[in-house]
Order: sequence, then structure tokens, then C-alpha cells
Amino acid sequence: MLSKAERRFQADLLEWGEENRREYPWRESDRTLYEVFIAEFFLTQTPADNVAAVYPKFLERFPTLDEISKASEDELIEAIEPLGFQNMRAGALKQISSARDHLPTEPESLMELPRVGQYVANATLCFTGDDRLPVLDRNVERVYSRVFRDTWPETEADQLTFTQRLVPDEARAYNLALLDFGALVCQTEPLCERCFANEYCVYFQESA
DNA sequence: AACACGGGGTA
DNA sequence: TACCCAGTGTT
Repeated sequence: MLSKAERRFQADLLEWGEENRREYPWRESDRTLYEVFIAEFFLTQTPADNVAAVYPKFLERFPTLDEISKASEDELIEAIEPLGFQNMRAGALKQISSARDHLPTEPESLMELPRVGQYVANATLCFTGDDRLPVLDRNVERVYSRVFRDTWPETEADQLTFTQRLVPDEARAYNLALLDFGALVCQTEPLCERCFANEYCVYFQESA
């Protein structure tokens, strides 16, 4: 069961997301599993605007996993170059493309792929198929550790359970809003004056 | 659970 | 140049 504050946060966040969610190429509807995966794979440790600058070109040149498997690693590195981590990412993508002709649709199977961890696996499946999976990155951790400071757990495993509980049926809309809220409002230096959660956010209550 | 990694961003 | 950062991998 969710607490009153948790339920309220869910509703408030979904509402916030409807008006404030950011638009990116990889968030368009009808994106395939592969297309969303490539975006999430690139988005780790990389600003979204940088990814947006190379994403369409990359998909044009590498529309499928098969195209990656047939390309030279040098060409792949060149396409990823502006994002950074090009050697790591190109190597991992080559490995993935030579091992599989299609991406798996179970989080556990995705996580067996090189450089694909919990975040990329869950984000990919949630944003593609609306799967009710927890998406937990530093933004989300920062948001929950403030709003629910008194109940937010210590260990990563418990944090994942906590995050899972709060994902509503509208999983995609919720998790996208959560990421954007962490990036735009509940930043490292939080913009509490324009936050919807002031009445129940433990961080705000305690700092007021 | 703690640390290392690779490399971009920032001071 | 030094330090920080954020997922993933490793122990």
C-alpha cells in the first residue's frame, strides 16, 4: 500500500509531467526497442542535448543491430565520437550485435549484455513497452531521498524495491516525468519555490 | 558494499 | 591540472 504522501506525489508528478515533460527524438511514439535502447545506452553519463545531436544520424546509418554487426569498429567509433566513451560503447555494441540478432525483452536478459545494467535495461523496456519497471538513476535517487527522506532506504536493493512500489500503471509517463523533474526542478540545487511537493516533501518541510 | 573504470565537464 | 560526476563492472 502507498501512503497518502506517496499517492499524492504520484498524482502530482504525472500532472507535472503532462505540462513539463521534455521532447526528444527517442521519446516519439512508435520508437522500436532497438531505437529506445540506443538512446538509453547513449544517455548514461551523457547530456541529453549531446545525444540529440547525433541520434538521428546514428539511426540513419545504423537502423538495426545487423547494420552494426556489419560495420567496422572504426566507423562505429566515429559515429559515437561526439558523445564520449566511444571505445567502450563501440566495443560493447559490436559485442551485442554479434551475439544477438534481436534485443531481448526481459530486463534480466538485457542486463546480460555488456555495458547494460539495471538502469538501461529498465528504462529501455519501460519507455518502449510501458513495462511497470523501476527506473533508478541519480536524479531519481535525489528526488526520493528528499521527498521521502524519512522512508527512503539505504541499500541499493531496498531503493529498487521502494522505487518499484511507486511506479503506477502509467509507467512510461511516470518515469519520464520523474527523470525530468529531477533534472529540471529537484536538481542538486533544488528549485523548491517552483515545486509542487512543498506540502509533503520531507526535505522542504525540514529546511523551512 | 566498496572500489575502479573511462572520459567529459568544470574550476 | 585537478577534481567531480554517473552508470557499469569487479571483487
